[in-house]
This record gives sequence, structure tokens and C-alpha cells, in this order.
Amino acid sequence: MKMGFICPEAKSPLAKHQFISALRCIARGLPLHSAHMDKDSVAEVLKEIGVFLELKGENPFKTRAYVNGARILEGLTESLDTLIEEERLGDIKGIGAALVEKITELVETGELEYYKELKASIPPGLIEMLDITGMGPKKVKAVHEKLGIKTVKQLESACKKGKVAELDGFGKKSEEKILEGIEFKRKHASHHHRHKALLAAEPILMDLRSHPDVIRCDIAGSLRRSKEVNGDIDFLVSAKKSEDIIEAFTQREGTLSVLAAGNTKASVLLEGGIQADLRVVDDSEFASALAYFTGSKEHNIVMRSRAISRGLRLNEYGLFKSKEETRDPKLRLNCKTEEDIFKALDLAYVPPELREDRGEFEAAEQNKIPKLIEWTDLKGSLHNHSDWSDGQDSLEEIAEQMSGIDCAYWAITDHSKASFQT
DNA sequence: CAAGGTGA
DNA sequence: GCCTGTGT
DNA sequence: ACACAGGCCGTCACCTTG
Repeated sequence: MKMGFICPEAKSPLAKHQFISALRCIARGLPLHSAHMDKDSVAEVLKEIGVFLELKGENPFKTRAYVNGARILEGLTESLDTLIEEERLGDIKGIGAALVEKITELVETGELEYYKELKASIPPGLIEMLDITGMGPKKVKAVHEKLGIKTVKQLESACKKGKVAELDGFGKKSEEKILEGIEFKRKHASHHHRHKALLAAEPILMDLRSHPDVIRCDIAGSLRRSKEVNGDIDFLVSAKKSEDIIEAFTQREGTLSVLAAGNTKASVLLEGGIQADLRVVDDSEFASALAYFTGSKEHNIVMRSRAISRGLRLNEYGLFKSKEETRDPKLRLNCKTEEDIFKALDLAYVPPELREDRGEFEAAEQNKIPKLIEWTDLKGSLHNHSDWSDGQDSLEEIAEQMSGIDCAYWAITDHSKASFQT
């Protein structure tokens, strides 16, 4: 659907929502002005406010409160309208008076004055700058305020002119890095489809597995959580000594450049612009490290809080029987696998796919984690393209695959020659 | 070297 | 921003 | 009941600046 053509200004979630909402009204034959926001649209606005506040240099905890609120809304099972109507929104932990007011305004009017003002006060280019590696909120704020820079282009030319190096906290090196970051952003996608990431990851995983020093080894991060889009690829390895593993990882062919290589971790850029990170840990730390690096961040936060409320402490090195920061092996609970960690926190095992703090903790407490669909559950497939049109594999290869996974039925659905997509 | 910022 | 403990 | 203060998840590696 070419929405941009019909609704050219639909750039903010708010405007986009209003547009879609209007479409729905038309479809149902309802009057247009019942602008009604659902929880996800409201969440988008709150998240955006979070970014804005960050750029303003607001209290980071305040920023977090908004992002937090957004996440809570997304995970809501109950209808937002009901909650507002019955004035129970504020009962939810993490949503206080201020958020109740703002959410209510959004749902009831489809707008939020506070958001509008905030948005108007921040040039969109600043958000874009946050995507440049090395440019965090503080630095974006600095170049904006001190040099009046509003776009990435302006930032680029300011760096070339040496203006940026004059600023406090910046130097020649900073300018170079920023320019590199801009260049990189133009050349490479920031995110990659799962199948591409997997394609890149599998041979590396094979190599790591077959390395003599490697004890245990796994993919972590969003790829392990089976997210459809991945920012990078994370590998975790346990071993007695790391040097040779790091060496092998960074010296693989197909590696464009080595971003960092130290004692316990390395980072490389693969062909196609995908970044791959490797961590090497002691085998006794493998479980906690795997849990930690698998994430998500939101999930980890709740895991740590759970540990704390049980007089424990959870970090990438283990689960410790202590209220203080520690890495003392004597205080460490022996968790050989992730299952052990969940068990120690009174939780059923949560598969990586569900680790998003979207309700998995409630389910795991009651031992009600759903069984996830697996390949073997697939009964048939009615949409397959071969390389005759725009698919990847030949008919023979598809046939072999399909008989291999025991489908009751399947079909080839190639495009006709007349409708080839280019 | 410490401090600040950033990314992981 | 939110939440909790403390003191009034 | 209300006002107010203080904490809020975690740790490291790394870089740049001063």
C-alpha cells in the first residue's frame, strides 16, 4: 500500500495512527473524528518521548520511566479503554499519576500536548545522529547546542572543517570516528534479516564448535531469541584458554575488518556489513553468560531484580549468594545450565524466544510457559517459490527438503512469467 | 592517570 | 518519571 | 493522610580528552 502518497505527513506514530484509524472508520461507516488510539500506538508515543528526553539531557531515570511505561502498555492483556474507564491504570506498577494523565489524553483525544511541544523542539536530524556509532545523546546534544547542527549532513561538513574538534570533549580523533560512522551508516544496513544473519552465523559456529579449545559454544543475542531482524550476531564460547579461539575468529576469511580483539572478546565486521561479537568465558560461567548475552535487556533486568529480591545477585559471571557486588566463586551457586538459573529464581525454563519481558515471568511462575511451535509441527506448506522465479532453491532441492520434514502436503507457487518481480 | 561518554 | 520508606 | 527524600539492574572494555 502506498501510504506515503495518500498521507504524506504520516511520519509520526501519532499521525500514522490517526490515518489508519480514519481508514478503519471509513471501512466501518463510522464518523471520522472518533480518533482512538490503541495501546501500541500509545506505547510508540511514550517511547518517542523517551528519546526526546534523552536528547534534552533529562534525568535518565525519567527517560527510563517513559520507556518502561511503553513496555508495560505493550504487554497489557487487558483493554486499555477498560483500564481508563475504570480508573485502574494507575494501579499498574510502573504507571504513576503523570503517565496516567498522558495516556488518558492520548486515548481520549488522539493527541498529547506535551508530546507535540517536545517533538517540535527537537530537529528530526538529531534522532538520526543517534544511529551513528559513537554518537550518544550527550554528544548529539553538544553539537546541536554549540554548533547549531541539525542534520547528519551538517555534522559531516562540520567534522570536515574541523569545527567539531574545537568543542569540549571532542578532538581530532572524534571527528574521524564520526565521519567513519556516517560513512558506515550509508554503506551498510543497520539490521539484517534473520535468514541472512543465520547464513553468516552457521559456518562460524561450525568453526568454533570444531576448535579444540572450545568446551561449549552457542549463538546468543537476538539471533538466539529467533528475532526476525538482527542488529548483530553474538557468539558465546567457554574454554580454558582464549587466545587461539580469538585468533581463529578474527582471522576467518570473509571477515571485512576486525573491530576489536582482546583477551575475552572480539568483534568483527563480516561481508554484508553484519557485525559479529565473540565472548570467551570460563566453562563455570557459561550458563550465566549465555543467559546474560541472550537477553533481552528487558528480560535481564527483571531476572536481576528477581535475584535481588531473593537475596541473590545475578550478572554475566554467575548467580551469587550475596547482596553486594561480588564475583567470589565461594558465593556462587552452581548453575551449570540456564535451567538451573531459572530454577534458582523459582521460574520454569523460559525459551529464548519468549525472553522479552512480555509476560513470560508470570507464565514461568505458574509453570505455564506455552509449548512453542517447532518445525516438526508443520503439516504442510502452500507458498513456495523455486529458482524458476524468485526463490532460492531448485525444484529438486525443495522437493528433497519437503520430504525430509514429513509434510502432509506442499505446493510450488512460483510467479508466472508475466508477473516477474524485478 | 581520572573522568566522562558510549556500547556491549 | 515511579516507588518505597520514613517522618510528621 | 501527606510530604519528602533517595534509589532506581549491571559490569566491563574501550576510547578520547584533559
